[in-house]
Amino acid sequence: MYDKSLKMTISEENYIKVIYHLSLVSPNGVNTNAIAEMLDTKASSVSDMLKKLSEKDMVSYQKYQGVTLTENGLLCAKMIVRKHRLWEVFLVEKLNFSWDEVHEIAEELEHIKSEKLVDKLDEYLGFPSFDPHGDPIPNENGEIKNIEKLLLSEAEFNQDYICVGVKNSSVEFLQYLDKRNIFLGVPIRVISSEKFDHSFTINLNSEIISISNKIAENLYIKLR
Amino acid sequence: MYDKSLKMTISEENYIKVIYHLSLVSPNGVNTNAIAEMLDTKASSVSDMLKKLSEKDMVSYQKYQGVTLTENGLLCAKMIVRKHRLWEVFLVEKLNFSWDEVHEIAEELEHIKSEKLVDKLDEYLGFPSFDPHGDPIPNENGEIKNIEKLLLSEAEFNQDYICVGVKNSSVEFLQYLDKRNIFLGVPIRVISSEKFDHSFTINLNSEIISISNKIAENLYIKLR
DNA sequence: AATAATTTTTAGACAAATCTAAAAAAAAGT
DNA sequence: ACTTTTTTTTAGATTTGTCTAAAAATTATT
Repeated sequence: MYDKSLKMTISEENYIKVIYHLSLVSPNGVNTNAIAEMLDTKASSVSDMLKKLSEKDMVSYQKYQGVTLTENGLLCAKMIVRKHRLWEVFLVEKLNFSWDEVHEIAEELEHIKSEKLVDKLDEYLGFPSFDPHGDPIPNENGEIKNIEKLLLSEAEFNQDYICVGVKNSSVEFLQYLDKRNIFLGVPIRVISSEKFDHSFTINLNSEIISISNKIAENLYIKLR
Repeated sequence: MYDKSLKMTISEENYIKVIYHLSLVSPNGVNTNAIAEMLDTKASSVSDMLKKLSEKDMVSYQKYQGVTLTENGLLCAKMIVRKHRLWEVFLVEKLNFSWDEVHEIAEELEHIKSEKLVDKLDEYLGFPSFDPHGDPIPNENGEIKNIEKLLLSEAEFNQDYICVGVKNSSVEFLQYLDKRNIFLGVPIRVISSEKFDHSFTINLNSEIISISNKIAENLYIKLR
């Protein structure tokens, strides 16, 4: 467990979380500007905060060289992500929110401190491994169960897949998926693709429909 | 509904909440020092904040004259109390926390903004009227259902009562009540009182026990 | 390799919420 | 009614997290 005596502010936690998400794409160091953009703030503010997080041993930071999470920072980030995703499950499964409504609320709930609360919530929800968008939920030790998933745009033709996640979880995309009757767990089979616009014709739950390339590049599927 | 466009900081909400609780005892104006003590801060900080809250039309404040909540402030306070108490019910009823553990966590949860979340939580919990300590939960309009309760120390002898609340909800008191098998809903009949130390002999759930005056002055009961 | 463009950091300022110390007002005691 | 005490407010400083503008370092371009 990381050093819990170091109490993190909400702002610090948000930085750690953003660095974590960016690290998954840029494991060799996250750029100041990228962090600033994600947090809707200025690069100068990020510089200041990185100095502070570095002193707390949450990030490893050399001026001008980008930043990576320390062991402390990584575990801290995973605990925030764990809380965020568990609360999302709670909101959808127990309070009947739809999957496009929960991110914003979970952004607040993820900063509630009590570790006992998180673990009891986890138990209450039946130790879920994935959140309502198909993203994995770290367990109490920060371990993440990953599945071999691929983008719908990379699927083989005439294979049986099921939808297991979304790459983009914006409200607009999720609501659009609702309209098209696309949800996690729905069976999908790719029938053909179109040279012209790279759209796809798919068999979705026994209905033949056409989906844009943009959709296909933001839907995760796995073999079933 | 009060002006929701006025976004309140957590600090402002904590002041409003404390002023609300103190107003119940001092309806003609709450003292600066009393607020400072409840919030574990200095009177000078309170003065500054009162100016700010007054500009936001949450309190009515004349220098040196004490402070009262405006209509806005009262509704805001009730919504915070509503959230606090609903989350306490959730923690006890759904996550199996004990009644002495929930106050601290609810202090954080009460600041989560989403109104939809509160109302859905309320529904999920079955629209409870009282929290785990017997305190009333304001409904979505801020209305509070009050019952005629009295302190055990004020009870008549040989009347049938049940325990309906605690006046003091400190961890120590609640844990002591657990040890003495005193909980909400338990039947109580006062048999006698002792001149010497003002202690009471009571029939608690068919057991004859003795309780101190301090306990009797912090337990609410009602006729059954 | 020199210059231009971009990225990042520093320096200085600001708002929010707090503090200490001192001043002002109100309340209490004689 | 006049002190004394208590309460409350003001003034000025501090911390956190932010900003703008300018300087410095890095990267890209010729």
